[in-house]
Amino acid sequence: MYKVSEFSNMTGLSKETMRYYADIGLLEPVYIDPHNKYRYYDNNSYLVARLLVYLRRFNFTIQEMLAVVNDESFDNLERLIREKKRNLEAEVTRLQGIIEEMDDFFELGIGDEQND
Amino acid sequence: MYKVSEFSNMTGLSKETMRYYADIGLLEPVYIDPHNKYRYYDNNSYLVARLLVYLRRFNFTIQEMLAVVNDESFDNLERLIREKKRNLEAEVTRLQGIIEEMDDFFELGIGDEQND
DNA sequence: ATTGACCATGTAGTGCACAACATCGTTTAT
DNA sequence: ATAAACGATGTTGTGCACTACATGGTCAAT
Repeated sequence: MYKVSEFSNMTGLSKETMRYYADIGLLEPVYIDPHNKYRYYDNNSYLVARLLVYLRRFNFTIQEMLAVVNDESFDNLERLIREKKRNLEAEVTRLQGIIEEMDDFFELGIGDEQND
Repeated sequence: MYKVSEFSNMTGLSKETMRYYADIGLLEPVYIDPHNKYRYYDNNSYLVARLLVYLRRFNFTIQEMLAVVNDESFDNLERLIREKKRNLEAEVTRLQGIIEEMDDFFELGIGDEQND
């Protein structure tokens, strides 16, 4: 059982982020001391937290992460990641298109030619 | 001389965007009727607006666009676009790295192996 | 007993680039 | 003359995912 600071150091998620994730039901403490309300996390929390760190890097939104953790069997995880991967690939294509437009911009010198 | 609606249709920038750009000094009307405060744009405004539409697509922030238009000679335009291009290329690299991580994730099945 | 580190809660703020809304005056067409 | 369309201004809201701040209780070590 880990207190927030220790758990925060283990996962790389800030204490504030932990509170936020608890509030929205993304990763809730496994135990709350009824006396002082201290929130505790365990090794299973740690596995979930590691998953969330991955998903966050994968550009998952909070809603999407909720969809993952609310599906206890994690059946949809692979499907969602594949979908995200396609999104990222589309984004790469988009950015590459813009990069090409930049090259065109230099070649054609748009915007400063027939001025006035 | 064009009124906002006409100019908006010409440029693809919404009327609200035009007002916003005027407020922050990014693209101000060339003339304001002192009687009714109607704001007018001209052909030179149109060239600037076209440039802004490009820069926006190039992922320029408002601050960066301000830096461009505040440099009357546009001397820094090429330098800034090249810098933006490098940023975009770095972003493409980053996204491709994440895509690879996703593939690793599938191969290694991180996060769901030694559960409990 | 005291002090400093730790924890909790509630609320507000951040950044970006507008979009939306309410309210008012003006122009244009009939 | 009238009514729709257009324009202006000021203010608030949007989305996302936190971050920051103020305040107060609790714990650990001396």
